[in-house]
Amino acid sequence: MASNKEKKQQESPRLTRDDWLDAAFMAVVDGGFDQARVLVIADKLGVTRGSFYWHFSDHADLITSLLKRWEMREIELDKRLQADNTDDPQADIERLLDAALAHAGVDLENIRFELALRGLGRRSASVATMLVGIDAARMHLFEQKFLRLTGDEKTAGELAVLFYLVITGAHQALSRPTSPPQAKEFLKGIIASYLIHQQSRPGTRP
Amino acid sequence: MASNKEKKQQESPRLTRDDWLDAAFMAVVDGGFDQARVLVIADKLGVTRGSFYWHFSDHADLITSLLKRWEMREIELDKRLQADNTDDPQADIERLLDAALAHAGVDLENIRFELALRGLGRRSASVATMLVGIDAARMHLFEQKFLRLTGDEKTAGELAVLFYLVITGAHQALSRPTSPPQAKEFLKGIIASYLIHQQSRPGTRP
DNA sequence: TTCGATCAATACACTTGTGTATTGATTTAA
DNA sequence: TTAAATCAATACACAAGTGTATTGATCGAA
Repeated sequence: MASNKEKKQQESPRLTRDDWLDAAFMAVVDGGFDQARVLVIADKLGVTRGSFYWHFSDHADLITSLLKRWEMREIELDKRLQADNTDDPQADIERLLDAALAHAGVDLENIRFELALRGLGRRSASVATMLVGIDAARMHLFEQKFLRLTGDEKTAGELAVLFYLVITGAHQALSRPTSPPQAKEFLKGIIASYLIHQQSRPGTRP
Repeated sequence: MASNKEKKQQESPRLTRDDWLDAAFMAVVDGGFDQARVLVIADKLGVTRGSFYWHFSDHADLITSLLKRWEMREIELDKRLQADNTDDPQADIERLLDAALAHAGVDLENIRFELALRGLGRRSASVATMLVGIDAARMHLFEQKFLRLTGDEKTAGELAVLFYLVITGAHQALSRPTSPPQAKEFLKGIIASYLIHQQSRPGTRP
């Protein structure tokens, strides 16, 4: 078996820094950060490491760039979701749930990347700090959404915590290679039923 | 800096296979399976690799033994929890929640090990299969407990799913080095309030 | 067209990790 | 006490990974 240098090579023989980041992202998705080695990624891109050390100063440069890019995109996503409010708070949270599980359409890759990232955060203080920031932003987002639904700050806070836990758990469940395609809809149904539909604003109850 | 060969050495200069498994366990807890290297563990134990290759045939032997030991202990724990029924199903589930978060007292180590294991399961088919088995057993346990609480199979199944998701999410949250000590009680309170106390058997409602 | 800038390949030195074979030291039991 | 069994150290070969320095190829603009 030769190295898999088919796709990228013939369409654009020269690589950009972003091409390397994309390949590194997929390497993390497949094998975690420990498996995102320069040599392996180079082979996957169909080049030697000579290219890598032109685009990056060293391996740490690759990883930190990858993390920064992920963080920026997460912050962007958070902004979009923050602004995504209609006059139907229940539907808003359902879309939020959808985004949290489907993760803006890119699905499994992002979920697996984030799980690997949380693994890294368990042994890197700087990564842990970044994740704390991202989680705080998400938590704030959840609280706002649930406040519009329930009208009560305490309940909204508790539901936001539950929502966070449930989403994180669902990520684990959905990240398995054996996870069936309908699993996402199944989980969404249960989560929506217990955490969203049962929790409408007191005055709005039928 | 010399290698840290203080504790174990003076109290028992000869090592057993289990000593190596314990050290490997801690290595996984600290750095994941990719960091559980023979050389590193040997150094942590204060010996050279000469000892390792007497107790184990190779690195794979160490890992598979570690996984089998974990699996056996999980099955044992499942049996104990299965038999832990009183006439108060609500209290039973609260103890279950306690066990799931405190993980039989060993706490953080087990949680972090399992998270690392799930990471490994994302790239090893055999590990994934093992985890599917463990999860199925846990799911069955949850369903039984909730059936005793609600008396309704459908509701019990849904609550079991939610319970599984929430527990898994809580493991992520609690696995952080920065997670405060009171976090566990905080999460337990919210989970119990929404998933256990609100869901009593219809005929039993006050 | 040609010349500098950009990107990739190659060769080298170094580190870290595995695994084997052999030797050495300590228990344990006869 | 001695001899075998048990455990650990050492030395070697090998593979895989990083990083540097140099050379080679190709693209773009003057």
